Amino acid sequence: MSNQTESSAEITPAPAHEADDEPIRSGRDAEATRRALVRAARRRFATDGYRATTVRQIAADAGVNVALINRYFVSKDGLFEACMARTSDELDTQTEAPTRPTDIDGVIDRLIAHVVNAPNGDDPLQLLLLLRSSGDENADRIRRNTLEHFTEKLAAAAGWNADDPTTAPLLLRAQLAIATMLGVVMLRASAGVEPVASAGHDELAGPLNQLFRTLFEG
Amino acid sequence: MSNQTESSAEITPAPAHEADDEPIRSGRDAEATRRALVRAARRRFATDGYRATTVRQIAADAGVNVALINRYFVSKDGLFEACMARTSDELDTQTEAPTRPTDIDGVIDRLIAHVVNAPNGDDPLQLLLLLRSSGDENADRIRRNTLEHFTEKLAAAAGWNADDPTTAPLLLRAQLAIATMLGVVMLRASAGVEPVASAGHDELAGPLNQLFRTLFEG
DNA sequence: TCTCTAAGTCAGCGACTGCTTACATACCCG
DNA sequence: CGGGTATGTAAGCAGTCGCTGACTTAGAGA
Repeated sequence: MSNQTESSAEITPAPAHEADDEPIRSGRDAEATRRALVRAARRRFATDGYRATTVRQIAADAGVNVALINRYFVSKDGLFEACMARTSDELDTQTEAPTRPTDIDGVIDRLIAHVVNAPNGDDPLQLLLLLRSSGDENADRIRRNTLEHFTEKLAAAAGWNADDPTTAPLLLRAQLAIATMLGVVMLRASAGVEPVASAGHDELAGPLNQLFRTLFEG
Repeated sequence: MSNQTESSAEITPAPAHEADDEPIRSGRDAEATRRALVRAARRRFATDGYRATTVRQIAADAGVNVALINRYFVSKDGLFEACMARTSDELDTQTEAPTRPTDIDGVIDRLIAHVVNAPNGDDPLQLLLLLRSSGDENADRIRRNTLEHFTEKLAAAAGWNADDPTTAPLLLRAQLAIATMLGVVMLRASAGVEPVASAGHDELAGPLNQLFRTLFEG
């Protein structure tokens, strides 16, 4: 690799211009443009990281002029913040409160599904956005809040109660589960380490189930 | 954050010019200079990532002229590769073969120690170097090899045998343990998420021990 | 049809990037 | 002491970065 002339696609081969559900971008629609930018940015930021992603790449992926990033999101940081906020929202709605107060089984199943294949159409790589930092204070705050909120939801499903100090250890255990989840996604996607990289749902579900169950019930 | 004028210290406040064991850099010592550069670079790369780290930062941290990076390591990529190789070596010697073929207890203890406080003087953050990519093919190969070698060592301690296919699942389980380890370090150091961020050895050792034991013996 | 505004385009600035080149200095050996 | 080489320094080049301001164009309301 000579100089910093890597141009594009450090790890991933470029998202092929977005083949999502968005109906052909025709004409002038500010809201659609914003959405296209966020979608392209999330992918890039999650896979390549903040600094390695250039606004020109994002704009190209979204099929949009570069200057519009600054028009709609003020700055690259602003766009990153929007991405973080959206990931936060999605994670919140996807992990809606379990039907029963302590329905750890269903939650564990959903966790595993998240690692192997995200419930929405998108890949688990999006989760890695939670580990990326832009150095922007506000975005970092959103990220931390998201992770802590996720922790509490998970812990609650396992019986954690904010008013009952004896259940406090469940918080830490929930975070260990999250750490495992994120670690596995990292090893699979980012590092491509075998054999976990090419392991399917069936191979992963067993050990992960056992692991999570021990964490919450053992 | 205006423009890209962040100069230095995105996440970390700068390593304060290295207060390590290295005896005062006096005069001209190529080997010492090389070591100083690698030490400073490892810290930066591990905490801030490859792209966010500039060669000028590294040189300043090491108290050395920027041009020497190119003299001794050819390029920024070359320096990164040297960092990766050194991390690979350290991890290899630190996790030397257990006394007995299947001495999983001792290995688990060492894993936990790695997460909370690395055995050598350096912080666990160094582990994150294993998750960083520069886009350089060679460095990525070293990284993948290191992780897979680490996997096999860990699995071997749990009874894995390359010649016995029935022990193959232990490889995957060892990698789940590694994923957990890396994930916890991420959450603690990089994201600073509570409560795991400020949890001490005693609070973490229990659940982690239980988790690893389940993974290998359950 | 005309007009006004929102949406999108374009060229380029200043800052910073990794790296090179030409030069200065300290150390070793005869 | 005097060269010769290894080590370190200073200045700057070419390229990329995020971002800006002036511009054009599409589309809805009168």
